[in-house]
Amino acid sequence: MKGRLNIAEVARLAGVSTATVSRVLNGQPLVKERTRQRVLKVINVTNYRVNAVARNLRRNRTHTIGVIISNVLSTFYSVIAKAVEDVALRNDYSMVLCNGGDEPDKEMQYLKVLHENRVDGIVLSPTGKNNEYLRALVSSDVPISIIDRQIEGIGCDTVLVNNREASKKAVEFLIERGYRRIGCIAGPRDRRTGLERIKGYMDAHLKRGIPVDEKLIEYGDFSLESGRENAFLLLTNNDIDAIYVANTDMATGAYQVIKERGIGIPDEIGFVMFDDPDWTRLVTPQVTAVSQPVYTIGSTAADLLFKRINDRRNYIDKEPAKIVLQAKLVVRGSA
Amino acid sequence: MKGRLNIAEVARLAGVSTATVSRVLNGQPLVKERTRQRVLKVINVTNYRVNAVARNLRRNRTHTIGVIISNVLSTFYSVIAKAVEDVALRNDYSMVLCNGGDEPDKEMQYLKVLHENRVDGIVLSPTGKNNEYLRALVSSDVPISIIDRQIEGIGCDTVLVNNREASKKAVEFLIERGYRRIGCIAGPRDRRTGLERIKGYMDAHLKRGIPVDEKLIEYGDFSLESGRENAFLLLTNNDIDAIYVANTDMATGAYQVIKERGIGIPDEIGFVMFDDPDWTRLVTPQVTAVSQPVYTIGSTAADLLFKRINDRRNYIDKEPAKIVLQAKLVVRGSA
DNA sequence: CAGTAAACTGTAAACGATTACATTATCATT
DNA sequence: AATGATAATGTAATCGTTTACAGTTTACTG
Repeated sequence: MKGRLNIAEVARLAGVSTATVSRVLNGQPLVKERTRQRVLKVINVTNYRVNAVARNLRRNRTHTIGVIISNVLSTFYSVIAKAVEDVALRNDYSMVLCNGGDEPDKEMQYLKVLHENRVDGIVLSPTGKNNEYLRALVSSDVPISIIDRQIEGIGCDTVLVNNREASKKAVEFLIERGYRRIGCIAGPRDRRTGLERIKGYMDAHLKRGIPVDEKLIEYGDFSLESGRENAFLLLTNNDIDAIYVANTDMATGAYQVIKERGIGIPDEIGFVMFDDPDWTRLVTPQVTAVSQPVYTIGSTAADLLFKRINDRRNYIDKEPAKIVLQAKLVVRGSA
Repeated sequence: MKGRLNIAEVARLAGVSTATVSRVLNGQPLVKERTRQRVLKVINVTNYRVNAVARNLRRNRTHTIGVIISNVLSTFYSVIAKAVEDVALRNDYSMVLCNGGDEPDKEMQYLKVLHENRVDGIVLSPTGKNNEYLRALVSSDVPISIIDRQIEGIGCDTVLVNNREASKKAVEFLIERGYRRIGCIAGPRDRRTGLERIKGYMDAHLKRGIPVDEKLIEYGDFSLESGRENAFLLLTNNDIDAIYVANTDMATGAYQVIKERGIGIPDEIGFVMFDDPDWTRLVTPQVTAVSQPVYTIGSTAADLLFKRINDRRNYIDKEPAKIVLQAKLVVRGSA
């Protein structure tokens, strides 16, 4: 293989022009069958593959979307990634996956990379700190679908979950069961999901006329480790009869601590969590949990994105969609 | 924004040539400070971002690697993905993630897409069915790092785990503890990991002089559902005193069934699994499991890849590396 | 101040495809 | 055989960069 293998080389070998090879590659009808066969043969023999970089440059389209999520390791986001990929595949698109890690700088960096690489669209679970750049992206015509957070004054389709109401229901359920001192391991106040779930916790108390004791709320960062630490704090300093944890990872940590201390669920302490990973059904008793339609969140966001991508003309300036999906409380034995 | 925003437009606005803008973009030293400032200002004001597609075409390098794994949803592969991404990031590379789903056709399709997009390298957990195409890729100079399976006659770096030995240790442990009729939920025989782990099961029996009863082995497909089905079969038709499951997902399913039937672990049945997901430490008793250095598998494969990418000259034709990492048995309370 | 080296900047040719437009082949019709 | 319509093919511009090379300033030396 001396001369590099490009469309010109294939054309030369087949004794035709580059235009004809291109037409064959793209399945255009205006090629005589005999010629087509000849070209295809050369392609097969040489193992030629079109250079998508050149094609993308010329076409001004990359057939690629970008996805920025916080963390592939969390079940929530890996399901989202899978959902988006499924939709992308169905649309003949590839996907570039980026772990934003909830760090604004990393998010910014990835946004720039995706922009530079001229992806045709982006699915984003945003930190909320790079809104100006997002605006610039949107106004330079890159459609963006946003997950899990609303960003004002920006023309992006948005897919949300009724975090606050679902959270409220979960805590109400605990109150109904007679629990009164409900410890809460909350997410960070500066993240929408964190904030909303805390508000739900308060809503429930308000509705039932039970005063909220601020000491029963500990704020974590959604990580397993912070779940452990805060469970430790709650169990040590307070006399609580139930514990409500605001996401999977912190719940995993908190559950570990409860187990390690040999505290009985639900006799000694009630346990309810937001999110519903596999293990909630493996432990005894099974865990009462708020289950989000995770896959649907991802696929819906991706569907909205492709509507804009495939229908650019009609969708430009179109009112952005805002879809709120419902999370539901699944009652099992832990409270 | 009328005229499109390219390097020529920036050059025009800054009153310089495209070459100069390019030099500024690439941080080359041969630009007078005053000119640099002028160009940077224009770039800032216009929000210009270099078109990486054009750049890649010209440079014949994409600064992107592809990763093909079976399934982002499985912890194993999402950790691999994270590891590879971390390494990529450290090398200033982006990553395209593909779910091969263990289907040869899908794998082939993705290999083609990655090839067409001229990724600079690929990390692959292969099905083993597309070896000819892999060979073609390698010979057209795309470095590939292979995970979890060895492919003969192909110049790829390979990262493996001592599946057979670790599996043997786990089963030996059961035998030592006095278990004699050890049911096994194995992986598919046509996948290397599946086969190796079964061989380990047999090795252990052989070593201890215990005959292998073929009826105690059920072959699944590594999915949760098949774990359930096969656990059901084993528990119904046989009189087993322990159960050994060959991966996370099947173990999850099998564990569910055992719990549902109210069978006591470890009194009524011993339970040991290959892989060590979070939940092994959440259930009571904690599960004895074979723990693989998953992150290291991914990062090692990626490191090898980047060695080749960054050092193309020296590595071409270099003897491919083969690294075997050690999985270890972690003894807890389930057997 | 001329001469020269060094620093800076510009021109234009790649990279590998697509595609508007021009050109040539084919074939039925008269 | 000439005509015209249509099908098939080719030519060359284009997408937005980078970079070899050439050309221009600048700064310094004697």
